Amino acid sequence: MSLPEAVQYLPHIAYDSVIFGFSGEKLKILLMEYHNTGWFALPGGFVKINEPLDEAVSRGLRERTGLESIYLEQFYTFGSLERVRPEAMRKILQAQHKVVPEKHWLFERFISVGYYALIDYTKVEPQPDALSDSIDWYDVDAVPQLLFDHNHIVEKALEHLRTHLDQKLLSVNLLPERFTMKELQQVYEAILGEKQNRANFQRKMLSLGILERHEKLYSGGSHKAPYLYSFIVQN
Amino acid sequence: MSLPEAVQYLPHIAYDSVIFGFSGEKLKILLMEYHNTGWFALPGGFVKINEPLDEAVSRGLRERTGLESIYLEQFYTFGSLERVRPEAMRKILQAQHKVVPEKHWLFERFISVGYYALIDYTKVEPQPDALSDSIDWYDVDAVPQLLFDHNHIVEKALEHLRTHLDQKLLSVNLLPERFTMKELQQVYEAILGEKQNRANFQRKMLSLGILERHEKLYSGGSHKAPYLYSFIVQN
DNA sequence: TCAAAAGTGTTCAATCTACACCCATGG
DNA sequence: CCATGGGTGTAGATTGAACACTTTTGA
Repeated sequence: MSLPEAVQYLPHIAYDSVIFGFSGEKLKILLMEYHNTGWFALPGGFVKINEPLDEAVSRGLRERTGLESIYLEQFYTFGSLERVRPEAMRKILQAQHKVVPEKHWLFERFISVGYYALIDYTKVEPQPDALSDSIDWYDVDAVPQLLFDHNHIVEKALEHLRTHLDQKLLSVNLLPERFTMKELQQVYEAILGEKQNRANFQRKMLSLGILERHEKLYSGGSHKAPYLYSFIVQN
Repeated sequence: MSLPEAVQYLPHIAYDSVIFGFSGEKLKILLMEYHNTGWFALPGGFVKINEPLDEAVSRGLRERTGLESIYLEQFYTFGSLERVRPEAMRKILQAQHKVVPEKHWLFERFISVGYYALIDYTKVEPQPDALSDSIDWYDVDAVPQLLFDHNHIVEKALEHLRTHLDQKLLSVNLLPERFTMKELQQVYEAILGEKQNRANFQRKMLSLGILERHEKLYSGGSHKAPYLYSFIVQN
């Protein structure tokens, strides 16, 4: 894998993605660690000259997670000057390549479009890219210090996710195709960061009319078997 | 006024602004008409090399409306390929300048960040820029056909404005400093596109705790004088 | 037959909606 | 003293939160 070439990308434009996954208990996000620096950052990328923005983000996610057709939502575009940190970028390149030119397109200012994704944690084997030596899951309530304004970006993503949770059936990709009501509730609780009342949660979800009920799941537990549900995919 | 020079702006990045105003009855937006083409478009602009994105948009608005410190909200970033319409841009330049070079930075692809603003309709004398020969108010429910994807951008802005109306005290800049409850209600009705119940609207607004009541306004009408209100500006 | 988890019912309070009523004002 | 618009009161419906009760399952 080689470094990205300037010529094929739109200059000054990047995207950063906050990739949420659900472990069965906690909400997590994918973070990269750069070679030999101890620095963490969000996975991001650049947009090709003749590539739609949305497609660029999908491509990046595909490369890093191997997943096709995942839920993606754009939430904000970051364009302040505090974002500009050429020295940091220089150190990242230096940590990997002995010779770094005085000028490099990665040292320029970038305006970055923020996206978040919701994916099935269990289906992913995260792939590091050329600049990072590891990529891994971290609890959203224990995110380390990140480069640039990436902590701020994570905050904004979480806020957006929380306030739009009901309207869209966001949880689609955080769970397997079929799931129990308890699992769905755990997803909500992990995202909102607070316990929900079981009985009321069930009623509320069913009243939304977005769930289809299937046969019961005999879990082997010594208790009543729960129904399985799936989301009704509309148009 | 001269054409924008490529060198001072970030390439491939633009913003488009949907500027809402309230006439006392209807919600309106500002649209530009290009010289000798009959084409309409949203007012937009570019970001200088060392300028924060937000500041670039404020600057553009200041130049076009003369207003300082107005409510601005970023709502979406548009990056599809359907946006790219070099022929249209060429015609716009041709309509004004006899000689147009084969290549020009304005013919390149742009990713555009959408913002909307809420301003006091009565305080503005819209200023056309170098490319447009007029800029004027149009009813939101009678927007003409616009260039590029600008009709789509207006749709998105309206949708965002409607769904976030309660949370933020958005109406701040659509009305004069002090206003009656009836005026505020008219703003809401114009934005939401539906009548509100007078009594309940009053209670709801007061319960939000964001309004300060002032002395009564003796309007001269033969009826009870209404109170004046202003928004309480917090932190 | 017991414990645990799932599904459903019930109650009470808070909120929303519609409409009624009274008040201030100028003609 | 009447018409008009503004402010507040109230009954009924709707929604939401808390908690109780019943059912199913394997041990």
